[in-house]
Amino acid sequence: MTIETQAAAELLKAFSHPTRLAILKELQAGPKCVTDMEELLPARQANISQHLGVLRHAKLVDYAQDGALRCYYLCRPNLVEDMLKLVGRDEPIIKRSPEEIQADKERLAKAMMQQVTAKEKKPTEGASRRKVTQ
Amino acid sequence: MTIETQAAAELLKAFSHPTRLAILKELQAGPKCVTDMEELLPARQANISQHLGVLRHAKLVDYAQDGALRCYYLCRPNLVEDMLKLVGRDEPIIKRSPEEIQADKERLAKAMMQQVTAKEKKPTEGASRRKVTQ
DNA sequence: TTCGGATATTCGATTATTCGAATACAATAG
DNA sequence: CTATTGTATTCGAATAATCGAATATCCGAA
Repeated sequence: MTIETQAAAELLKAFSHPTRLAILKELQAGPKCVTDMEELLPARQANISQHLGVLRHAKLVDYAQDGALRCYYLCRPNLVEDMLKLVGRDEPIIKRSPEEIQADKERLAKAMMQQVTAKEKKPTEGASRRKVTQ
Repeated sequence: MTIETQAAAELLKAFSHPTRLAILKELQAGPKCVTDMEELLPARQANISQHLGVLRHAKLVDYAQDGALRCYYLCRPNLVEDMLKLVGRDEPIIKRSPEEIQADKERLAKAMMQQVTAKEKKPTEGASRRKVTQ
């Protein structure tokens, strides 16, 4: 489990709340302060502020102070845009047959075997000790 | 808060755990059964099974039964691939000055104003009534 | 049929997330 | 200064996520 994986999971956690997604969507249209968002979202001021804290911590938003107001904006707009696009997309869900899977596993096993024999001259017992149902 | 936003947040929640990300990464290389993953991940069998349950519920993986084994595979491989790429990417974090933000808000306000005056005859109720800080 | 290996589920304890209420803080006007 | 408005933080309760241990199930072999 690498550090990058942990970081990626944390980033995704910041995204994975409906109110936070809604905030990000609003900010795509332009910078807004908390009061603006209060009118646009079904959430109270404190709660919006809390979610903004999470987004700020994840470095997805930042703010510029304008008098008493804090104008929030996306500080990684492309990441946010691509993420919102991605989760909105609907890829057809594929169903694979046991035979396809089997073929895939064999192909993978063969590739591994080749890699092993290329390095060492000894054809070692590979990763999958599965018997092949033919 | 739309239904799609809720669905998107749920999907993201399924992604947002390091072990689940690691599972998805492993499955990118090819189908695997739980025992295979046990060797590759720092997690116990029951826990991996639990995470696979979450991923299955999110329609990110499915399995094909092969005897006593269940061969798991990605059932939306492109979504997974793009997601893993996206969270791995590092976009530079931008910092915007109050002046830029101000300009942006004015531009947005102007666009809204124009939209309103253009529709003047059709009272399609709905937009915001925010005052613009000048 | 029983056995053993592979996987799933249930249970309970621990920790994390979420929300509203209340409060604190910060900037500006008067 | 005080009052007001905008925003953040703290606190506590409710809910949800997470994990390991134990157990259940499912399948193929003997």
